[in-house]
Amino acid sequence: MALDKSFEPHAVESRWYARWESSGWFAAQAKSGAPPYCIQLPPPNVTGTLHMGHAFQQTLMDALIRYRRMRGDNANWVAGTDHAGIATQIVVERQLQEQGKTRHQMGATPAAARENFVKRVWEWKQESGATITRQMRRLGASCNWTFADTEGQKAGYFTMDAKMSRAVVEVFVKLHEEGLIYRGKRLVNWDPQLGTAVSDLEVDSEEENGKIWEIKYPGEGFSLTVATTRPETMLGDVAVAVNPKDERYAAFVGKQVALPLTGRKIPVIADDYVDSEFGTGCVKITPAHDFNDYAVAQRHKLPLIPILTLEAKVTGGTAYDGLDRFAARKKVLADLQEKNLLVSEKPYKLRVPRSGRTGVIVEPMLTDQWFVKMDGMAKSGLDAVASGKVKFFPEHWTSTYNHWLENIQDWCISRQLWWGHQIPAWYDEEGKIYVARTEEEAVKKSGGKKLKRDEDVLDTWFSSQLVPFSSLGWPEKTKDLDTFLPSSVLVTGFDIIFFWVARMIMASLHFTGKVPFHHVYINAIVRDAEGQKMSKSKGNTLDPIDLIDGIDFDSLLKKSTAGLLKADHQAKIEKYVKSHFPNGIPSFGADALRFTFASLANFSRTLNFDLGRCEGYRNFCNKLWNATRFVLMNTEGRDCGIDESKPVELSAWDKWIISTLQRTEAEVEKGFAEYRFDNVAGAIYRFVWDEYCDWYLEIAKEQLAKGNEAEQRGTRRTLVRVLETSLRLAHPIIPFITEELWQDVKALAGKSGETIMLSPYPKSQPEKIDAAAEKEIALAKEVVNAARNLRSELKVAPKDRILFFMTGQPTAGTSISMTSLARASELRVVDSLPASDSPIAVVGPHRLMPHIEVDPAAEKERLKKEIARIEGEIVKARAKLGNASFVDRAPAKVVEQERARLAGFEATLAKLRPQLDKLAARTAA
RNA sequence: GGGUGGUUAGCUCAGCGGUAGAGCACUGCCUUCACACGGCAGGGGCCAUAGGUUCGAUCCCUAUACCACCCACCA
Repeated sequence: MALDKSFEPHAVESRWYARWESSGWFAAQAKSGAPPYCIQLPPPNVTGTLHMGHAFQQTLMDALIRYRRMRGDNANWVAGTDHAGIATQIVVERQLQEQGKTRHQMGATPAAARENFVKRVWEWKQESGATITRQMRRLGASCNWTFADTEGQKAGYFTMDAKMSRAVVEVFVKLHEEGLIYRGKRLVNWDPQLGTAVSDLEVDSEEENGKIWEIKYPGEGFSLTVATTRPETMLGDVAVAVNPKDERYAAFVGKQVALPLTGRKIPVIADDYVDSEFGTGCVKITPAHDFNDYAVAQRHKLPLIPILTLEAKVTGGTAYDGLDRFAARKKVLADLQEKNLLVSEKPYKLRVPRSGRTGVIVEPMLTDQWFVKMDGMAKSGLDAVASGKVKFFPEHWTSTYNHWLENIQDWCISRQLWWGHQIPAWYDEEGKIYVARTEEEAVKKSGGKKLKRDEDVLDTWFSSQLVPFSSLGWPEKTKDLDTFLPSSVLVTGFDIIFFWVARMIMASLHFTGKVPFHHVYINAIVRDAEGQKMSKSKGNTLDPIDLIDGIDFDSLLKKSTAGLLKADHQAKIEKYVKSHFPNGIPSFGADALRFTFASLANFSRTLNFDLGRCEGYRNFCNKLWNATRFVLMNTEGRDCGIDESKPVELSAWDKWIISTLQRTEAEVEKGFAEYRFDNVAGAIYRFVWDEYCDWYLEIAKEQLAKGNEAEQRGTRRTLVRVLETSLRLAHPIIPFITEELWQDVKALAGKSGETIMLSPYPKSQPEKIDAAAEKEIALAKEVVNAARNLRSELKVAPKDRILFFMTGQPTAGTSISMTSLARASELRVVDSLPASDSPIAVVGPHRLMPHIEVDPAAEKERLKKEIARIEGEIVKARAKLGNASFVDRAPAKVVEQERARLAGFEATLAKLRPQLDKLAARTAA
């Protein structure tokens, strides 16, 4: 079959993915004795779309899984999607909002509203749930889609499907039985917009410009001035605290002050928490709405006075009741001002805690919540990494992990949401708690009482942390659990080391006694080409699908600015798009995108995505395509010496490319073992382009044209075999193009099989490393390079063939490359070079001279420059060798190398100098 | 306040105790029968700064500067 002149990815990609999947080739190949290799996909949000971060990490996972599958491992890439409690609920609530509705208006009773809302979310999930898995398919991800696929949608598990939910309940009940889950009234981070508690991790504190106020609290015969950034919370103050060592205030400790605006009397207390140096040295204590104050109040047995409702409106029987917290602040300040109690107002930079999801300011709120005790599990989590059972790549992430676990707080797992796993706890009328797997079981436990179920749901991460074993069938004792737990490697971003990685390690150890995975590869964060974070508001996001398919400028602009209403913002984004993508984005294809990701996957923590490189790797795909085209043109229908029925003769160049291939294979193997995908991609790139295409194919042309039959067979066999192996070698990174080309090449190379993805992965064969051939070709390349350099400097037109004189007997490898690559009309071997003004190159044992008329003046200049360069090198080398301590202490090998270098330079110089003298004498005369 | 990573060619990044590398960009020549998404040749770097270890440092150590990011309760 004749190939097109250039590689067009589209048709190839869709055709092959469908074939791979429908053939069941992604499923784990349960061969007897094959070592298991398992990767758990970090389950994407079921209603999400693929972004660059996904595409990056999935490319790496796919490369690993394809590599191990080809190596014959029992490879299983377990996939699934996450119900993503808060995120998904927000999306659906926004849809309702557009219709002017809230979730509470979804039914006549609260229960009906909830039921209808949850139904609505399920519908949305059915609708949009396929998007991200479809996009993953575009990328070529060879997930085992039918594994743990209880919903029959070929998307793996869903964290809220029946099987996964059962594991969640089981874990909750067990932890409760063990006393590791408890319920209690605690101060928690509260998102007033969502109306739910969130965990510490879901709160982001950033420095913002705010104000700090000083307020006077009058006492009997004295007054204290406190500093605060949140004046409205004074309504809930229960004390003013000073440092016990602060002499300024020692006399007032134990006395009372009147809380302004309410007149309530509160004590002055002494506590170490107060820093005398900061502000006035007096701190108002609001235990119901501040974590520090809460701790102080506990120490001093002070009451808690909540003054905010769950919607963050003032309550508690003051004149401020019903005001929003920010409105209350304004009024409190105005009233203080009026009463002359406001001492000062200054600008102040403070860290504002905001909810990660909604961005609203989080309010510490005293509520009933469920918690998981973390200290014991944290200890085993630390041990697992310290003992090396779990290893981080790059290693330095270990300290981040350790630091968090060493300072871990109990985990608030209850969320006041409707979308998620409802907590399996029931209450009787007295409020007694019954935790059970089912309502029947709870009723039984209670002795037949009428019970009401806890309305809260669990934090999404509570179910995600179980994935490594729940996806394998736990709590059943399944064969899959035996085989695939621990999985081999987890590939994920550093941003979820705490949320997910650490919790999986703890949960897995606790419930299965095994670590969830052996290796954790922390991938870099994808940034734009300038190293800026990709974000919608900057307009610098890239859609991986656009990189695969291409997108024109107008569509890209429309997409980038869609939904952003502010005009100045829109202008900013337009500017960005115009300056970066004036012509839109061309179609690169999935292979090029994947190759780019692999090439940029070093151990640094950021990946600056460079379109230029993506284009370069698209060119690489095209190069591979055309190299194959060339090979097919020269081998199809001809004897490639595969059956070995006829004699086959291999040249030094043939042996050299085979030898180099072995080294490349070894490099690739090392790269995969170390998760250095950049090295894998680099090795493949250099071998295919620099060695195979730039050198070997060119030589092959000559060998095919001039060789005898056995030599031609040898060349054809080498061409085909090396190409076929290269395709297999590259398949894990660029699966589509390699599959397509392999179909045409396999038979010529004597291979069979339906698909490249199940063909064996190339393994370096040390016996095929041929040092002699490598040495011979290294010299041949040097001679060719010298000849090309001479031609270029002498401005010989590329098409012109010229005669070269050379001293020393050339090898066959050198001879053939001179007449082909250096376009010599003839390589004439002489004992001494003829007298000429022509420049001479010294290469190893040879001296090389083109037979050509040269301009003596120009040649003189060239010689002078060259001599100066060599003299410089000689000075450096002599100095080094003249240094006694270098000769004495440096390894003999290094000294020897230096001597050889010097000798080489001196020999060259000895040839060049007379040459220059001669020219100088002539031009002078 | 604590911690982590980075600083190498115009840009994005490799390298790493013993002659500085790649891709893109740039310059010159070439529409040569696989490929102009190409070929050949070339220009461009006191490897952030200052000390130290070493026969020898871009590489190891110690400081400093700058840039990122993470963690932390100073009102």
